[in-house]
Amino acid sequence: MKRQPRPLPREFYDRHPAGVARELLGKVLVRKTAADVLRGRILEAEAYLAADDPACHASRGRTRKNASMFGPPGHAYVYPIHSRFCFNVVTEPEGVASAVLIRAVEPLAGLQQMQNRRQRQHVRDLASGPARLCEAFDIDRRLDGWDLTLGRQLWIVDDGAPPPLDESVGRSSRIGVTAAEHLPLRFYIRSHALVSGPRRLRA
DNA sequence: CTACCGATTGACT
DNA sequence: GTCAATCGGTAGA
Repeated sequence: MKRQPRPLPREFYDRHPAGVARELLGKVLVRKTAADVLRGRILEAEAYLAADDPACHASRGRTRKNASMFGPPGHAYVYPIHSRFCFNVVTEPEGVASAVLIRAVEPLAGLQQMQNRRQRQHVRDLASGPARLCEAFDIDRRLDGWDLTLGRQLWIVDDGAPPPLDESVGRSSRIGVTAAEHLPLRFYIRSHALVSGPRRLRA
């Protein structure tokens, strides 16, 4: 029986969020609950910077909501928006508040459970979009601050699949942000049907 | 306490 | 393509 890949180590996350966002493409998000194991390949991620980035939730200092972003790298930052949730991984050393938002994954395992949670049948509707992904993977505020290196409940692995080549990785401005619109901090698998966002940013 | 608003989504033209 | 629902977090009185 094949050994399960280990969670990405803390060092993976301990660097600039743009590098983490790019390197997370092709990695596999794993969610284990009492009942299910869900897996999805990361297709799209956005970096939020600790400095000179007004779109970053930490740009105006520490609050109760963004506290986990100021914590050590390799933990989750889960926040609510519009009655939904978005999932980030915390990057850079403790005290440096930066993160990477996971915007879309390709469902690999647990499709049935995702369909049930999302109340949608089509794969396109399961985990394309940050809040859809959270609903499909049963991620909410309970997992804010969760340590992603433990290999329990929620973590990320390299399953050995070849990483995407540079020419297959697209880069664009971040979706939905009203501040710092020009920064090209969104990374995604080019032409993958399950990437979220408007068509003009997908090519 | 009230007022405002968003790293969204789904329904609709 | 457009648009409104929705509510926790934050700022300000």
